[in-house]
Amino acid sequence: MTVRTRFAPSPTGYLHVGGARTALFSWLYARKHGGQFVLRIEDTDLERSTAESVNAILEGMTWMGLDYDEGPIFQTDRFERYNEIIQQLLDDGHAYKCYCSKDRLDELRETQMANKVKPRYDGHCLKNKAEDADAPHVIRFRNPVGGDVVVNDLIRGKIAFSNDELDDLIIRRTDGSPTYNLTVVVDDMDMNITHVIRGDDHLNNAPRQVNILKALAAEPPIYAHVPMILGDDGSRLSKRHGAVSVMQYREEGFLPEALLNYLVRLGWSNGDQEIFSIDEMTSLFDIDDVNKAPSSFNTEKLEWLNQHYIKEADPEHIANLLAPHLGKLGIDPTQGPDLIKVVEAQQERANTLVEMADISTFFYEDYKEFDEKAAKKNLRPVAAEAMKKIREALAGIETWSEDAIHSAIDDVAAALEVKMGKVAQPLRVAVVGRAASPGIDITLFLVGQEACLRRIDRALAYIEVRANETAS
RNA sequence: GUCCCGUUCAUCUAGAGGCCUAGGAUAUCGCCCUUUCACGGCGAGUACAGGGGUUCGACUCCCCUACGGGACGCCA
Repeated sequence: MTVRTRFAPSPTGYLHVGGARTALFSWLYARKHGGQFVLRIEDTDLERSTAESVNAILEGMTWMGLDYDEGPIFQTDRFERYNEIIQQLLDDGHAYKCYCSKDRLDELRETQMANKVKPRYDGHCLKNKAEDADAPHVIRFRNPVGGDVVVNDLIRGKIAFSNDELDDLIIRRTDGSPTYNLTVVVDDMDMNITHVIRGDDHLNNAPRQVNILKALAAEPPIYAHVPMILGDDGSRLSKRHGAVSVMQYREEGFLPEALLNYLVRLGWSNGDQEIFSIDEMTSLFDIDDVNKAPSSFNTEKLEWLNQHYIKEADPEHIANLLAPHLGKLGIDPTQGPDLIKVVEAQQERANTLVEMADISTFFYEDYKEFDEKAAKKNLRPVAAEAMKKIREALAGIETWSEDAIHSAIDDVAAALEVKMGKVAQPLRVAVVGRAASPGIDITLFLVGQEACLRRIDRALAYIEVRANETAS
């Protein structure tokens, strides 16, 4: 048996991390077993499905590298097939027409809730024949009465549901469109899906689907309901928790490999291992090892992984990804030092590409103003002498190189009989405008001789103003 | 309310009856390295929801309670 899994999102929004993880698990499972992975768009809700959402989902899948062997298959293209099955169900007595108004159903629901019972359809139209068979109606699946339905779940084991808890669900709306529980069953059956891996918000749908499958004399697939992802506060993940859209993580400077690695470890583990390449995930992943309990999304750990992958990546690759982020800050990285060199200098210092762009602007343009704290601490009148000396030394360098810069700083420190830090730190603030930067040599080198001298002059002017202020 | 699922450090998790004085990772806090910030190294604190069983022995098995989540749509 060839393993066939699917990811079946409804196009009513962007691809969020919960869906992305489900997709990842399904994808990994198919890849691990040399099977196929199908992408199916569940767009039967004509009102809420949008083309933008379809694009957003496709874009997210592509960015994450979750390629599919079949699809995207759109359910709206398969209405004919669903109707065929519905007719079959009707003919076999497994379904019936229901003419109940929404008002009646709402009322029914309310009374049931008030009586503290589970809201269910009361089978009114099964007992009473309508006078006009062609009047507007929906079609309901006739759920078996009595007995249990057993859902065999790879993650949770056998779960029994009493048929009496289930009601006769609508499989076709008044407008003629089929509903989720019907389409999912027909598709999984037609597409020979062997393993249905999905969020456990679908766990309660499973028994209904098994019943429909039985009515169709079809074998149910193997189910695996993965627990949901919660926000960092333990509540259901929502926009309120920050980025939940996969594409937003890209915008915020995350690498897909970091997100993938983070997601695979959410609810799944392989001993103590934290870092997984795609190949490792593929070979090690197993549904059996997925946890039953829901987990909370923790951005800090994602950031750690992101930093890890930024650190490990090829600088050129990072440079390509970083360029657009610099662009957003109004910087053209082709005008200035080699971006790859900048990346090499910053690689260990950023959690995200956005952060890296932010701490790299001074390589390309003069800072707007000094970081107040850093200036206050380092650009003091006592630093003026060293600053002047170092300016002179730097100005005298003929071939601008890290070595030459290093020697210049060394010499000044030696001449003044102070530690290197006494010279380097004020110099750093003078050149980059803030307290932190990569090593002083590489920083000055990449900033360039001319810009360095210009900025040192600016710092000296700042110190002078300050000295006068203190004096008066 | 009814049904379903779940519960190990703040967070992600290891743990398949004795290996557990419960391990790792992130975060936090120290120390070291150091020209800053990072990186790296070393170290610290923090958890088996509670109560009953079963057993020579329970984080591991069973039951109850509490808490959390999900479902109850002419949404998926």
